[in-house]
Amino acid sequence: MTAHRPKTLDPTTLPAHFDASAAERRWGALWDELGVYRWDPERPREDTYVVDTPPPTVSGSLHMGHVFSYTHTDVLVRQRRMLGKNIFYPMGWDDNGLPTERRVQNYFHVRCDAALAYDPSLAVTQADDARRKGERPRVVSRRNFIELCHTVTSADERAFEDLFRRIALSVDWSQTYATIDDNARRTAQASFLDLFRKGLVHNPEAPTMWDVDFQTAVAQAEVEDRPRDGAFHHLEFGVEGSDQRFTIATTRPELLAACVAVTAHPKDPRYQGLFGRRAITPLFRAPVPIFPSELADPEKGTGVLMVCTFGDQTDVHWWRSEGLCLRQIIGRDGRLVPVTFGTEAFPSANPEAANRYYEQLQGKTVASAQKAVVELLRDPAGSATGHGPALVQEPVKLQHPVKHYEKGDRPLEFVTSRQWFVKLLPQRAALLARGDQVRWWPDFMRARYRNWTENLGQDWCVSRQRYFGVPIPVWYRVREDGTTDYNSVLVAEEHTLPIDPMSDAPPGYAPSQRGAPGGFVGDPDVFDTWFTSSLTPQLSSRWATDPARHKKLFPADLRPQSHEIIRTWAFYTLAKAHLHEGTVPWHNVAISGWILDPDRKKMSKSVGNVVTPLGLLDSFSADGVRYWAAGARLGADTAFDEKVLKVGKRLVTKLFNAGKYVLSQEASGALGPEAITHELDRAFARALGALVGRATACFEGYEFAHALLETEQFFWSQFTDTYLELSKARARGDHGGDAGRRSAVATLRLALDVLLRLFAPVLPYITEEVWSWAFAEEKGQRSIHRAPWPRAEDFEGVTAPEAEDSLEVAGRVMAAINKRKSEQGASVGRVVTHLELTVGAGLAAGLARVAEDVFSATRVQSHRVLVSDEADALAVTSLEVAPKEPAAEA
RNA sequence: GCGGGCAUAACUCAGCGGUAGAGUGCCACCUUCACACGGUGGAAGUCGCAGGUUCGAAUCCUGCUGCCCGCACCA
Repeated sequence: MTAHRPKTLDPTTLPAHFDASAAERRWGALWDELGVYRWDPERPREDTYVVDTPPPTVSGSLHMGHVFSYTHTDVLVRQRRMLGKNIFYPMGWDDNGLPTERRVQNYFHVRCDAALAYDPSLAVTQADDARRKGERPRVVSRRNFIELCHTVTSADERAFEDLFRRIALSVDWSQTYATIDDNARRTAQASFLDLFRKGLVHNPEAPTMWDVDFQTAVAQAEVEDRPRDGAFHHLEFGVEGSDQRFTIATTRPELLAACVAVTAHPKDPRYQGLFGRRAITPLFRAPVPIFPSELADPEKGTGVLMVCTFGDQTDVHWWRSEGLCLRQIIGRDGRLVPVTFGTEAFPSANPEAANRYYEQLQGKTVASAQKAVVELLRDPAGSATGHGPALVQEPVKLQHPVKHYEKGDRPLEFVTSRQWFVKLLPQRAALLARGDQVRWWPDFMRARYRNWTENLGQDWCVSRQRYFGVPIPVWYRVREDGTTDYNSVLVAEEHTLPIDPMSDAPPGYAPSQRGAPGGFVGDPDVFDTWFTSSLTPQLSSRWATDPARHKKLFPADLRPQSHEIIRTWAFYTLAKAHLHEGTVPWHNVAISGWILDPDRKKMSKSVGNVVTPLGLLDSFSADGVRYWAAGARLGADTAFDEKVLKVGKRLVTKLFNAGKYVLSQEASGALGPEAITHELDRAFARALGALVGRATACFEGYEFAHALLETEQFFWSQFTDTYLELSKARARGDHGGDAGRRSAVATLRLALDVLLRLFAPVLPYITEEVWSWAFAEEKGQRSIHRAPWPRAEDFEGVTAPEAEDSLEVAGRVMAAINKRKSEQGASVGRVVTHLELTVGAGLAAGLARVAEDVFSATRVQSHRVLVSDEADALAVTSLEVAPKEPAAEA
């Protein structure tokens, strides 16, 4: 660092109060101008610290949860930047997906049809209410729809960027991406092609979890259990060729027509005679096989159950393992599709009756079909056995967990359709190992990942029947008879990416061959948004287009995220890096907790307990808000408490005032560490050096909250309350001579310099403000955020104190005197004409080293120290205060 | 059912084997020349419960209770 002449401030040139919002504008502009947060592509990988920033969903609202977790990342990043790291801290926008689709549909009153051709001259405007009600939505092509999505999301992105800039995220704003931009589409499609070539994806026709409202397939990770009211319906089945009968229990009687088998536990004595025979279903009189299965629980229901295609995951399992037939009666819209009994697919002992019953069900939703079928089952004529109604007793109500799409309202159905899957099940062990190769902060979050990965039940379904997403870059050959051969997949060529198979033709085909016999059709589906989001490290590293850059930025160092998306974002990102490059995508995962409302409920939009950040930023300043966020440990859920913001704001003010005081102290000569010669100052410098060590260790362990706590405690109690008061008289020149004064001022400056840098990651604005008054010029570093993190070299040349406890002794004696003054109703500033102290011998010796500072700070004019036998004694035996001074003359 | 986290002063949180801590709030006092967005002092807790290990436990172990979360179950 270049040594400049110390600059002394004239405090009258500074404002009386800190104007936070003006400072926020001023320093934000300077950081941009100086490029303080810019990544330097020339520096080597080992100097670089790469962040895989979470791209926020831009169609969502801004809330304190964003401020909270993004501040955590920023604090870690800023400290590492000060350690000299070349920071790569990009920002992404997650605009791909359903939330944006919904917003665009409403905003422009449009619907998407992937089959339509792109209209380059399409012009739509925001739909007003009349049009919204009156007209049909305008149908637009997928490419047009995507363009509209861009229009809407670019406005949302600005709102997020404004907030993120205001809270001073030290993002390199020249490194931004969106999960639907060209690079993202190219990268996601390249990812698919790589998996395709490696044989890691396939597109079977298979039962898949399906949301009947959004009408799309969904993956296991997007499914959540919700408790739902249901009922056991006891239905009597017959046995083919006998008068035997048995009763199954089901919560889904509406699937009776889809019944393909009956099963019970092989050891269940009640059903021993049935295995290998065929059961006859009520109403539809379908003969279905009865087979034993270990998966049937004799304790549940009646111990015997019907297998349908498909009521749940276990049905899918049995369908596969037993080679059962497929009777899909639930359509993609969640209604019962038309079927005909008496056919090969739907056999019946009485087709006429079966069709008559089924006619009353088809076209109905699952819920109303259930009501209707229960009524039919009450009719004795529908019995499979002739023993009265098939519904043998009234339904027994129960509550049971039912799978729902996380964004949906109605239960998921299993619908057979052709979908693309990434084969993850064979990778389970490898993915568990990858999870152990990254460090989780806090470590217990690893258990969440392990839990999920161990229980992975399905391959990853990555195709979605939606519009605003990345198209799957494949076509299928059309046979000469005009039907599509989905097993004949034509994939895009890498150099043509990104492509849209609905408007681009596959290699070797002419656009005119679309849909023609011998031609091709494009896959109309898009990828699961996680298919793209799981590539965020590769999006920012430009994996698809810039191998040299990718090598410098991948794997990343830090993935910050929240814990509810460990099973999705963290899991899929690990999976992609593993499948593509056989590596981890990052070395560290930092998991932020949740913000809870004062009733300890999670803050969420749906609950309506969300606190929005903008008002709080106005009231408590960005630094104050950051102080609150940085005070929470990683992984710990924290109740939102405005009091903490208030404390942050107070800390900012105190720094402003302390800075003003320190920099306005004058002394002659050089003010480097070698000027620190006085015992009190040396002891203080020693304590400060110890603080630096502790704070640095905290940051190494991702414990920024603890580093802040330690720094704040030291600043407040050791620095402003103790050292600053004890050294005041000497800094003013009241005693100690030039050397004493110089020593005090040098210490004050060292303290301010070091403390500002320790606070800088958390409080970027106030620290920059105070830094700018003198240190920016003196140290030749215009921004504190590029200044080096405090270290041992800052203290080189300071001689060790004679006694380790000099600061503590001085502080204790000062406190004892102040306490006595307070008890006598005198102000701390009152002059003490005579003081008598009784102290232990050790303390007396210690006090002697700092006596002048202590008695000047407490304004003691004369004193006597009595030595007590008690080693640790410290008592003010008598204290006489001077009469109150008359008000200062004008 | 399996797994994880949390439980410390009225509130928000530190402490995680050696005599209970901070800030806020509360009470009293103090215009003290960086700061009343301040200062000084004070009151305030059988550290969820019950056992155990230890010379010594808020801290380690076991069990329990409460709150929160993940996974599974879903006939």
